[in-house]
Amino acid sequence: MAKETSTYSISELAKEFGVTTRTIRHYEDMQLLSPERQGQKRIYSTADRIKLKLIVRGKRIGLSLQESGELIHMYEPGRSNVDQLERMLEYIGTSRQKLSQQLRDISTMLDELDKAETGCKAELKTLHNAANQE
Amino acid sequence: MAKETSTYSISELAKEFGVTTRTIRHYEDMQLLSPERQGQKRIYSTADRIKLKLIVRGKRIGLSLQESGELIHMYEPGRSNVDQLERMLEYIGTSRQKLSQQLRDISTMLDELDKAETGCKAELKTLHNAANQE
DNA sequence: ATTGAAGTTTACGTTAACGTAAGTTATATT
DNA sequence: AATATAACTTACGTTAACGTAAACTTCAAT
Repeated sequence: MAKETSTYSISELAKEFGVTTRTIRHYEDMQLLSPERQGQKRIYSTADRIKLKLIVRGKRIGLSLQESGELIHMYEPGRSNVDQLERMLEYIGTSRQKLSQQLRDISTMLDELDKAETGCKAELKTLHNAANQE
Repeated sequence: MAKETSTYSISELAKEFGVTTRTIRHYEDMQLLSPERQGQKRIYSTADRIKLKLIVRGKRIGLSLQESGELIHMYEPGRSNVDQLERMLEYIGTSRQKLSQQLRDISTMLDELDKAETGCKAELKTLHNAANQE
């Protein structure tokens, strides 16, 4: 197994995830990323890349940067004492509840879209027939 | 079947959906609602209530008011010409794609939460054993 | 008659999540 | 050596989605 030693420039990551470099720097300002430096230049590790991936995914489902930050924090090392771990379990629990609610909401919406689509198509057929009959 | 004739005051809806009256008025400013009036007072119909429900649900899954507005607009009457209907079908399609992506994202996150939880519990057990052994 | 509760309008304030611009530095290429 | 490219910092600007405050109006109850 080869060790993952790849690094990325800010623009590489920006391109890969479809965001601007400004956005990535912003995430650093918000403490969600903390890349190494070579002089002034930011050097992103594969770990950084994964964090960014989490953030972007989080955004797609409507998480705030704060929330993504908390999730990311969970995946970090683990100077874990019992207290920490228990709070983490609690956090995981409430996160799961929120996400489950979202799943339900989305399913409902998809159902409604299906209905709307069906109705829509029916109407189109009606109009179509009417047109062919005139 | 009794006709639905119920109406609601702004504070009733606010309480039901856990938002402020300011928020509801804001949705009106944004053209998402347009309740009747009795003098100055806003009178909300069951249709208005459903719209509000859609908005609130939309918010939970990270939709902007704009997006919720577009969805709501879809459910409205239907002075529907072919063109309208076809654009609507298209909109339904892209909406479904986004929602499906969200479903995947959320499933992934739930999976990761499961893993995190498992790891967390394992660690707790370890610590627990260590404590009982000293 | 007055007080209180719920409603209204107007308007400025706030937070999150970047956008945008200006000026600087470093590296590589012609 | 000059220029282009990618990076950097600093800082002000912008949009969405309300919050908050101030100053009415209505209506019912004391």
